Amino acid sequence: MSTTGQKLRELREKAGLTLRKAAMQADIDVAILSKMERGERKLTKELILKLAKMYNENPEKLIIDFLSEKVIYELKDEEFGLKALKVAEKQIKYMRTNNK
Amino acid sequence: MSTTGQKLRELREKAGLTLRKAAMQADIDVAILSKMERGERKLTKELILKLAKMYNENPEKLIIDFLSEKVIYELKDEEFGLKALKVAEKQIKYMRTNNK
DNA sequence: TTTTGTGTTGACTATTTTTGTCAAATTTAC
DNA sequence: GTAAATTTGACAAAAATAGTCAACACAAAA
Repeated sequence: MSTTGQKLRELREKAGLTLRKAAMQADIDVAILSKMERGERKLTKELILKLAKMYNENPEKLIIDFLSEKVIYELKDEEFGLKALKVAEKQIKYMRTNNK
Repeated sequence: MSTTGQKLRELREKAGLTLRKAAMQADIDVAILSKMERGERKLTKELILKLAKMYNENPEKLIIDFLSEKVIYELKDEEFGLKALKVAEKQIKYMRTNNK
């Protein structure tokens, strides 16, 4: 399984951009982008959207992976992680049908 | 839906403990426990376990609710929140069967 | 009406985590 | 070997989190 950072790196390379150029265009420090692509710093939703646009990529899949990584990070070592996911899912579905 | 904090308050009252006594026994400041029960400060897993023990309550349900609240907090306003949950679930299941 | 018990609030400090910046070091491609 | 590209680590700045304390509000009891 490749991480969101890794996917962003692949997309950047496919778009023919160097780290420097991409970082400059996205208006962040090159060191930070380097670390983000390698999972050493946390990604943000805003940056992912910006990069997706730069790379002409539909952001949906990237965002979904990004969010699920955050969830996994919180639950991976939790004995009741899966049960918690089920409860969260039910709750969110409920919130969606009953607007809020 | 009542929050984990609210449940902890109910359990404390059922156990006949005042805020001050419970906080003292759990070795935290009374202000913090007050705020945690009312959702003004974040709960921690460790404290929940300690309180559950003090109140003679099985901690499983409390922990599951606590974890799911954290997940919901991250995803509630996300368009792709539910999809992210599905991905996370699949991933965690995979991790469990293939031991990491 | 004063005292006592209980919970709440806000101001303040301390600590930890996150974020940003930069330059040097390393790696890669030519 | 040189130049371009990436990685690394040290450091500072800023933000988020956690802990401490005293004062406040309220109700019930004395």
